[in-house]
Amino acid sequence: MADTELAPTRPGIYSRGTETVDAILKAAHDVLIEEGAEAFTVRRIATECGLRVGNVSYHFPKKEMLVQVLLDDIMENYNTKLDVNVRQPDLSDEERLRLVIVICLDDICSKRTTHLFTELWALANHNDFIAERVRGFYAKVHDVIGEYVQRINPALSPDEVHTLSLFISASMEGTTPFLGYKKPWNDKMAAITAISASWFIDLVKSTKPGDIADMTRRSS
Amino acid sequence: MADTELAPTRPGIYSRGTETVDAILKAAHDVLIEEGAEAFTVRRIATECGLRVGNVSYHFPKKEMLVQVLLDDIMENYNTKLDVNVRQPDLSDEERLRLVIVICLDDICSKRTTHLFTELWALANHNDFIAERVRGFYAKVHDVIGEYVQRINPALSPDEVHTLSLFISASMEGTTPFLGYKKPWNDKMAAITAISASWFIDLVKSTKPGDIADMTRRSS
DNA sequence: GCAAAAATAGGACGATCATCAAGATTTGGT
DNA sequence: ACCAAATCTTGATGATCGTCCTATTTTTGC
Repeated sequence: MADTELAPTRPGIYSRGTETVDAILKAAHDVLIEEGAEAFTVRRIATECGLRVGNVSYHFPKKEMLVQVLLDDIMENYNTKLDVNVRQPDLSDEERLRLVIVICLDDICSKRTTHLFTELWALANHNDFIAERVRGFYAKVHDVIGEYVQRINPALSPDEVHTLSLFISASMEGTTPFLGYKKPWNDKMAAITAISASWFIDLVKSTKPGDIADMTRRSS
Repeated sequence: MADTELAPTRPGIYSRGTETVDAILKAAHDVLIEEGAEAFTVRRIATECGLRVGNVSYHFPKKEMLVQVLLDDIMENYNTKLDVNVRQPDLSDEERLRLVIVICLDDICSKRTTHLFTELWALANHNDFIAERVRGFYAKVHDVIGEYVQRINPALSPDEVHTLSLFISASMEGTTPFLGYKKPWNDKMAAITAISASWFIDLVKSTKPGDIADMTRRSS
């Protein structure tokens, strides 16, 4: 198991308890997205789900526990959603990569993702637990993208596949603060999505083994 | 003047006062970057610059004033740095665009920028003043990029130039949470920078008028 | 049904927050 | 040198934070 360091376990033994824990987690999730990390207090969360402060403190004796359980919940949710949406049959590898790109950019436009990930990126600066979970999530995203990159262009080395996946993923995530939910250039997201789907696939197809190393060497 | 809404003025009349205000702003800047928005308290800032809480409160009666003056300071600083670095003589438009890309990605790797902008993106979710200043800053970045895009490919319409600039800028900013200062894939920044400089310029040169509209129409 | 365990209510704790008020000190113009 | 204004110290304000403690109520195992 290797749970030596981090093993936030979900409290709640009786059914009433687990229901309450669910309510607390949902409330915490909503407060974080609707009002931001600043408003993310035990009291605000308790109010949000109609509980008393002491009761929330009973289920999560330390606030950090709540943060960790919540984050695990959220990340697991994103991972399964990604899996479910991508594993469509009857699609070519190219169509699958296009689908991943469209799904990611579409998701970025949701209020949930726009707010959540900007908060997480900031929190990750000074919270190792959050940093590690965010890293793990994106590692999985890169793997999913990399799987199709490799199939579309089998000549590429694993390292080249990873670099390309990283580049595509970072480029997409970068739209969050500009073209995300209610962001200044949100109206341009359709065009950016179309460009991304088309150009990233072109990039994957046209990159030849050694290209990245050549470019890196030349520009250093 | 139309200063009805936002006109944060820098306090401090006597030279001693201005020095103190400078010290407060520097301390506030450092606290935000080194310890994040969570630690951004008047008390912490006062300690950082060896002042008493009441004195900081004297110069900035409301914390929001401090935030606004600080942010204006920071954004002005970034804008002038961008101008100074880009306005190099004896360079072709293509070399200038390459320079902007390299400068931006290099800057993203600094602790200051990596931490600062992730914090600002999060704060912008629920603080209109910050959201507006961040928007204004990136609008300027897009203009700088757009100027060279237009010159490299004069056939493109202003809207196409803007979309391309937005795409390039967003792609670069997206590297912040992944390849920025002490981020998980920071060691890949050299390769990503090389890819970006080369690929974005290729895109600008190869895009034909109508291409973006065609792709957008086809994918809707 | 009954005892034990779990869940909840309600209040209190000390710590820290932004802000303020009043007095002491320093500064700049004259 | 003097005075008013600017600056700084000091202490206190009420609000809010996370956490804890003790009853009280609800649920579960038997």
